[in-house]
Amino acid sequence: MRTDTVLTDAIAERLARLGMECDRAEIRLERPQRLEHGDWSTNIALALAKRHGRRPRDLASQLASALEAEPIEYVEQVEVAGPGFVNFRLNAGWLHQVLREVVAGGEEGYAALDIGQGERLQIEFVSANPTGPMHVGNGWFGSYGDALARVMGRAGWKVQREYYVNDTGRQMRLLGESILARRRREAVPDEGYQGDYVAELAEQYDGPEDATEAGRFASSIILDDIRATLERINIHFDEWYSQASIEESGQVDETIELLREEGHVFEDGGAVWLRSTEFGDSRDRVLVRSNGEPTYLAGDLAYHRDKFLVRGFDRVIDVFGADHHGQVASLKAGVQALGVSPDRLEVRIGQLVSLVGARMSKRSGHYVPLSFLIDELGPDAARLVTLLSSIDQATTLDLDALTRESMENPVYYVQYAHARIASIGRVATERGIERGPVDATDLGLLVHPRELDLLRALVDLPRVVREAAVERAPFKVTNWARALAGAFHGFYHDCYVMGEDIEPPLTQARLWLVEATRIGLAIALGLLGVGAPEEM
RNA sequence: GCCCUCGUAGCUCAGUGGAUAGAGCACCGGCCUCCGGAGCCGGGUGCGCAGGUUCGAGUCCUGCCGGGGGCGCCA
Repeated sequence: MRTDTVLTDAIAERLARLGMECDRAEIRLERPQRLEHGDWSTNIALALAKRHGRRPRDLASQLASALEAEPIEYVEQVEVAGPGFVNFRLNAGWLHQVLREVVAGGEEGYAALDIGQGERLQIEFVSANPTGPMHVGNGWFGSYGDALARVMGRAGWKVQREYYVNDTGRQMRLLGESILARRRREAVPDEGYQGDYVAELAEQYDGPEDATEAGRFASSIILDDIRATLERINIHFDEWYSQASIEESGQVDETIELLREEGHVFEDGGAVWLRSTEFGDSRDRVLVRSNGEPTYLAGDLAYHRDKFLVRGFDRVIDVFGADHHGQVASLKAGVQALGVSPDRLEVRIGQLVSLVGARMSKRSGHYVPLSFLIDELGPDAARLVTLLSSIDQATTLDLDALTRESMENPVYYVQYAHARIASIGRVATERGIERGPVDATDLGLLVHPRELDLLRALVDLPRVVREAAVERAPFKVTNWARALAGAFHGFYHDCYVMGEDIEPPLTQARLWLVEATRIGLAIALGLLGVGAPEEM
C-alpha cells in the first residue's frame, strides 16, 4: 500500500478514537518543501481546531501522541511544528520500497494513472487557418496541446488529437485572390496575404482564374508544410478535420434545423439568430446572414455537434489563443442549446506569446516562422520553450536571448542526465559488471543524502502526473524532470556507482537506483515529447 | 465604456488558504588522478498600490494603477 494511504488511514483512525471524526478527504497529506518539516505533513489539526473549539497546537499534540503510541510502518518520528502541523519523519525503508515500485512499474506502468477512467477525450489544438506557414505562436500552443494529450493519456483518458482545418469561406477566397493578384503581378487585396510564400505559391499555380480554386490549391500546399513543420517538433494529429466537409455534408443546415426545432432560433432583419443569451451569452448571435450564408459560429456549432453527438466524445478540450476568447461564450451557449452539458466542453485559453521586437500577425508579413525557431534552437529545445511555464500567463520571448542561450535550455540538463545514465550502462558492460535481480539486491545500502534525494524525487511523479492532468498543466512535468535531473547530477557527482572503493553490493544497489532514475526521466521526457538520448 | 486575463528577484518564470516565497538565466567565487565539467558547491532587502475576509493571504473579495486580449450579419 502507498505510504500516504497508510498514513491517512492511521490519522483517520486516531482522530475517530479521539472523538474527532472527519471525512477522509479532509485529511491532506503533503510532501513539505523543506526536509526539516519531515517527509510527509498534514494540516488536519489546523483545519479541525476551529470546529472543535480547540487550540491547533494542542489538538496537533494530542494527535501526534496518539500516532506515536502504536508503530506505523516506516514512521520513525511524529512531531508538531509551526502553527499546528503534524509532521512525519520516515526511515529510508519507505524510499527503498518506492524504488521497487518504480522498477516494477517500469516506463509503461510507473505513474500511469486511471483517473480518466477511459473517458473518450478529444483535444483540438493549433487549428490555424491554412493560409500561411506556422508561426511561433502556433508552435507554442501546439507543444502545449500535444504534451497535454500525452499527460491525459497517461492519466487514464483515451485521447484523440485533432486539427480543425478551416478550408472554406472568406479566408480561402482571400488567399485565392492574393495568389491570383500575385500571378497577375498586381498588388494583393487590402486584407489579403502579403508574405513571400504567396508569391512562391503564385508561381506554382497554373489553374484557372478562380479565387476558390486558387485558394484550395494554395491551402493544400500550405497544409502539407504545416504538417511537416509540426512533425519536426514531434506533433502528430490523429485527425485533420475539414470545415468544408462539414459544410458539404449538410451538417450545418441540420444543426440549424435542430436548434430551430428546439426553439432556440429566431429571425430578425432577414437573418437567423441563435438565442444564445438564454445560455449565458452576453448577446444573441447570427447563425445565417441575411444573404443566406451561414456564419463561422454556425459551422463551429455543427462541428461541435459532430464531436459530441456524432463521434461521441465524452469530453472535448479546445485550445484557443486569447485572441479567440471572445467566441467562447457563444460556442458554449450553442453547444448547450444542442443539449450537450456545457461542462463536457472545456476551452483552454492560452495567453498570447509576444516576441521582443516582432509582433506575430500572420498578415503583416513580419511574423516569426516556427521553422525558424526550430532551425535556431533544434526541435527539442524549441518544443520545450513552451513547456517551461503555464499558458495562463502571457509570456515574452526574447528571440535573441533564446538563440544565444540555446545551450542553456533546461532540456539539455535533463537529457544530459539521461545520457549519463546510458553512459554508466556502457561502462558497466565494458567492465563486465551485471545488474542482478532487484529482489537479490540490498537496497538498504542506499543511505547517502544524494541517494535519498533522488528517491524522494521519484516518489512525487504520480502526484505530478495527476496534477498536470487535472490542472491541464503539462509544464509541471517539466519542473519535475528538472528536479529529478538535478538530484541525479548531484548523486552522480558524489556517489560513484562503480570504482575501487565501492563494494559490489553497493554497486548493485546504485545500479538499481540509476535504473529507477532512467525510468523516471524516460517517462517525463516522453510526456513532454522530447527525446531521451543515449549520448549527446 | 463593458468583459476576460496577467502584474512575484536585473531577466524568464514556479508557488490553486499554511511553516523561513523558490528555480533557471545573468553576475561573482570555488571544484576534474576515478562512471561524460552540457556537471557539482557557495553567494538574494523581490509578491504593482490600498483596503477587506481569515487563527493564517503571493494565493480569496473590493477598488485603483499598469500590460495583453476580446466586445461584427469577420474568421
